[in-house]
Amino acid sequence: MREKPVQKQVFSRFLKERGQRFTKERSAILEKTMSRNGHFDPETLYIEIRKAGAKASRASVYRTISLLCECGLIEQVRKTEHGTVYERSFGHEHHDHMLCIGCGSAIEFYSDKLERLQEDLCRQQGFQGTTHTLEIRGYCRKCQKKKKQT
Amino acid sequence: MREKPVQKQVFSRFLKERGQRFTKERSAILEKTMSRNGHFDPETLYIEIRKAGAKASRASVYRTISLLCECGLIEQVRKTEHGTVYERSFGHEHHDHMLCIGCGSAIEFYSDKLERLQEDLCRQQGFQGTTHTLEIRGYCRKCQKKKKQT
DNA sequence: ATTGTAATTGAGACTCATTATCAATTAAAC
DNA sequence: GTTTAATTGATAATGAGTCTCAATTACAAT
Ligand SMILES: [Mn+2]
Ligand SMILES: [Mn+2]
Ligand SMILES: [Zn+2]
Ligand SMILES: [Zn+2]
Repeated sequence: MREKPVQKQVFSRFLKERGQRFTKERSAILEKTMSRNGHFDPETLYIEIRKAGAKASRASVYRTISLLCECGLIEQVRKTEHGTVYERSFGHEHHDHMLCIGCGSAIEFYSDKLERLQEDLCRQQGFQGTTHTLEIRGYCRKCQKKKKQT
Repeated sequence: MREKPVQKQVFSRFLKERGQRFTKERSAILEKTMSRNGHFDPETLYIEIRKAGAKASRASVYRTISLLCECGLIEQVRKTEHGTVYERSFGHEHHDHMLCIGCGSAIEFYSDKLERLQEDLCRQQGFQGTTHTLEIRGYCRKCQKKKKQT
């Protein structure tokens, strides 16, 4: 006898509070996003859902992604020229990214020092910070080697 | 007797090196971007240029913005749902941003401590960082007061 | 100055991510 | 079950940004 996963509870409560419904489409989309590990974009998610045999239109994928953001289960990572990138935030502590310009890979990192420093800086400016995004672009180990070989 | 502004030299040299031409359209766009102070997007720039009576098509604005980025006179600040935001980087030292979710205003700030910490973090990960973007979202002083009043 | 040539321009077509429309379907409260 | 408002999905629409290509223009060599 298996428990209903916590994410489903979170999402269905969130929906109920707003007088919205927990449909099979939303359920399928929730599952796929929660089972995913890395970063993803709506189109990829949509294709994966279709492959998995579940039924949900592109429109519903977009609509549900918005809802999942609003209720905090996923988060926007960044906007690129090819669209918006998201990641699961449920059970995935806050972190920032190093992005390789060579191969596109992403390193996730976290630094308490960095977080505290940002709080200091906000205080200095009288700014009430709530969220932030730090993206460091450059070259990962592999791509550094490749560059040297050339 | 006035000197040719340095930015013009930079841009025309950059173009010459690549066998490209310093046309009046590019000149007009360069001037507008260099005289601007805050952040801007291509469409706004285009409209301002038209108002100023200069002649340059939207296509040329987009094309020239790319060139100005490549040669380092301007920089992409961020991508939003309404398009890409740029700022002059020539004569404008590196800084990061606090962005008010209430009114959209941006505070520019710089911290040596923050820059050094990022270098440390890159070292720790074996990552060769070259650029970064830090955006702190929250509420500016004014918008904090407004919230309290409600 | 004239000419030759390759770069540039701009109007409009096009792309592609995302959103809006709306008739048909369905969750869920009674 | 009936009722009713929320949801869905096919498709149209939007909008930022890019591409096309014929006409124009910068520029350098004569
Ligand atoms: Mn991540
Ligand atoms: Mn700035
Ligand atoms: Zn890499
Ligand atoms: Zn504000």
